[in-house]
Amino acid sequence: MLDDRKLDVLRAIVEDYVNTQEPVGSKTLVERHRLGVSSATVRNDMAALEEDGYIAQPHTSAGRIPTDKGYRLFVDNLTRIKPLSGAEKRAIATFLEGAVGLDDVVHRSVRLLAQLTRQIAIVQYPTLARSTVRHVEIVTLTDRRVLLVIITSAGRVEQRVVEISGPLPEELLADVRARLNTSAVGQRLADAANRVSVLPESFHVDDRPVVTSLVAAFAEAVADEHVGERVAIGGTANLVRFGEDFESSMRPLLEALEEHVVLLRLLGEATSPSTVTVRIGHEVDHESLAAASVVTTGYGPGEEALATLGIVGPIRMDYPGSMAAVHAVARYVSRILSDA
Amino acid sequence: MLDDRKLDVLRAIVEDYVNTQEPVGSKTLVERHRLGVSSATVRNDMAALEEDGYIAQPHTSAGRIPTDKGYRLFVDNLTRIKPLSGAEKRAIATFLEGAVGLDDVVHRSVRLLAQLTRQIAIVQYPTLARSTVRHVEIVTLTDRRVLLVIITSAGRVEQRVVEISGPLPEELLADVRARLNTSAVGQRLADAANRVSVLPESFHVDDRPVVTSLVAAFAEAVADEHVGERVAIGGTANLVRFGEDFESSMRPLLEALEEHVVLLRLLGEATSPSTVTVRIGHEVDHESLAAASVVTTGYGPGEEALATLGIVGPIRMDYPGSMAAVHAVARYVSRILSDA
DNA sequence: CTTGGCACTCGGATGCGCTGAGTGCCAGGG
DNA sequence: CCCTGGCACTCAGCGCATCCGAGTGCCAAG
Repeated sequence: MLDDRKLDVLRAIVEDYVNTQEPVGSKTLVERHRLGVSSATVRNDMAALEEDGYIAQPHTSAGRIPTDKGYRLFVDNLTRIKPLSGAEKRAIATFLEGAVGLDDVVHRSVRLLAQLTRQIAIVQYPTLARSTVRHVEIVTLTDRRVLLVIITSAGRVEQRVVEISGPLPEELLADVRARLNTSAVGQRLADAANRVSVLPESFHVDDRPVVTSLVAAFAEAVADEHVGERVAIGGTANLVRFGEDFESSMRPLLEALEEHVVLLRLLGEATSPSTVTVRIGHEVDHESLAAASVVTTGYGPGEEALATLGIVGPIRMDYPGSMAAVHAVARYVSRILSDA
Repeated sequence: MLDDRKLDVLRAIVEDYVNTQEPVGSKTLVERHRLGVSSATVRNDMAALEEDGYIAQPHTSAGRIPTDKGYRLFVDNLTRIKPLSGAEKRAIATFLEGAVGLDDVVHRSVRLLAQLTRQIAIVQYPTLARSTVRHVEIVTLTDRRVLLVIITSAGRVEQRVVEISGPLPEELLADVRARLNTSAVGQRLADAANRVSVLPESFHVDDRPVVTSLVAAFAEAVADEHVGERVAIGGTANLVRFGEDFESSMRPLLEALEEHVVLLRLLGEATSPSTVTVRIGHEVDHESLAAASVVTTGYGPGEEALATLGIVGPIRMDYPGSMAAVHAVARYVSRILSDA
């Protein structure tokens, strides 16, 4: 059904359309690409491609534009991730190298991705659930308030102010701190919460209320999805290049992008750092983003993915380029994280 | 020169223009407002106002729109901050009440401000420089790496990974931790850095390198402006309502908003929580924002302002409403912070 | 000083015809 | 059987002329 030349034509259409943003006709196509056949032949191929739903005409007597299905075929079969230039690689390396702390790494990654792809970039903070506890600290603030600080293996610091029923003597504090650490350090967060939950029993009856509050706060800090799954977003300026009709298309998009819950759904399940996921148009399960595509991949120290990062852009985007950038940034960030 | 009626006319023009976004003419003006005079009279007043530079016509035979100078007069003399509705007040209170930790407070404030004003909201994190040290913690990560955590009075946690030349024995660590805390706790950050800087001398010669690294990291964490002055931004979705011509006006605006340095300049010097600062059009000292206005105020526990928050919007904005919202949110945030 | 009246301006909406890129189809040739 | 040049047809976008009405400035009378 689809011989090689038809696939070539489809590829040419996608590439041209992504460049020019305009429907591409048979004549301009043969002019710009060395297809080796006449425009009439291309027209026939186009008719076939349209028949099969890979391309469409916005209106009669206009050029063709790729459909979602067409892009899908293009991404799956007609392109390999194109390697970044040396300059780009160096830019990534030096830009990320200077990062201080997890927050900084995430923010730099977002800006980097946005600049490289000229799309909207989204980076999820390393998920708490998969990382382990590195240290637990308790700090007295006032008589009735202590600050609980949890440091995770991803370098992330989670903090909670805890109200307690009465003053916490120094010795008890030291004891609780020590036991919390013995139980929790090295454990995955979920496991740590479990192990810690039995701690109050081992304390003197008088001390249990305080310890219980602390343990509860620990569990809450560790379990809380909303706090636990944060995302950074950047490159919103690039949004302007997306839509010409903007009351209809940009508004909901911008609104969606402010909802971090939506962003998390967009990023989806973390995949291994070596695979790049592409969702095109309707494949993105969010109505107001039906006119957008999402390119994501997982990242994290080692091979397992702690979190996801990626970009959102118009369906007509440079997929090979975006995929390459996402892939590269994920790799560099992963490396930085495993160093830290 | 400007009698009361002329001022009434100016006020009416500003209000109408803000509502309708269209140049307002003499006839529609007398229809919509009870000015008690005929359109011809209003026309004469308008001519006078234009003469003095408070209003202008986009083109001959069109209505008038306020100039920056006109808005300035309006804001200064023709309006008082209008009180928020009870419902709005309650919304603010409940929305901010549920916040957990400083990060959460800041993020909630941004969203709240954006929703209330339907503009772009900016909230600066409490500046480190003005807050004091509450606690310093040192955590061993590996033989050659420790994590330095500084908790400030504003509830903010600053962290730095420090490379050290060799392993740090437990007793030394405890000693350093204790002395760091004695020197720094309760001090303003800048002072703390100074006092801490002499610490290495009091240690045994062998231990000094390690202590010096830690002290340096402390100073860096405290001094670093870029890390120290962070801002959160939200409500970018409202940007769509700003400009009809958007390649020219929105693009630079969005770009400026991504530059946190620019945002900090926009927010400007923190003012007392009781005064609301309004900068209109050209008064905003950033070229790409010449078509925007900024409404800001300071906030912080107690009377002194730790940081600034505010909104950015089109010059034609509802100043009384925006000022009220900014004022109210700042007050509530301040209260929350002094509780925490 | 205010007001009704009047002539004038001009941006924006409406309507119309032309143009050219693009299409589908067909008959002839390798 | 597939490719190709040719041809008639379509139609979005443009340039241009026209019209409309909100808005203005000015003036003479109250």
